[in-house]
Amino acid sequence: MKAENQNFFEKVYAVVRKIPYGRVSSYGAIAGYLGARRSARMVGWAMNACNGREDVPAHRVVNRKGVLTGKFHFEGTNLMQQLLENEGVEVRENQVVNFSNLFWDPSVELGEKFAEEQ
DNA sequence: TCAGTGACTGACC
DNA sequence: GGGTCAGCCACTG
Repeated sequence: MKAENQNFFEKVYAVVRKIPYGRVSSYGAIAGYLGARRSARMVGWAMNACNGREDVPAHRVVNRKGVLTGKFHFEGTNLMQQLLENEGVEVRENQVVNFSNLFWDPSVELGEKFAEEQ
């Protein structure tokens, strides 16, 4: 019963899936892209719900500072970092190096047209 | 039903 | 310039 009504969650998943290889995004960016900038926590909640889904590259989603705050929620403490490094993303001290350069903004890449909200 | 928590963010002091 | 506080929504106990 908590797998269909995830309107907001599904939107989050859709955006996260669109994150290109070797790129990373932030919770706030996704939330803001969905028209819920203040609901960045919900994005993290969605990530928690999609933790078991390989279709959703949750490891590509980090906080605004580029820190892998959710790495502890992965099976292995280094799994998130391993996945990112596997994609060519350098991670140091649980933080993405060149985060500003690797940052992927959905509102810019996908365009606001995809966001039907407001 | 009510209250607390949570993978965040922005604003204020 | 750095730390602290409040807000937001959804889910669990």
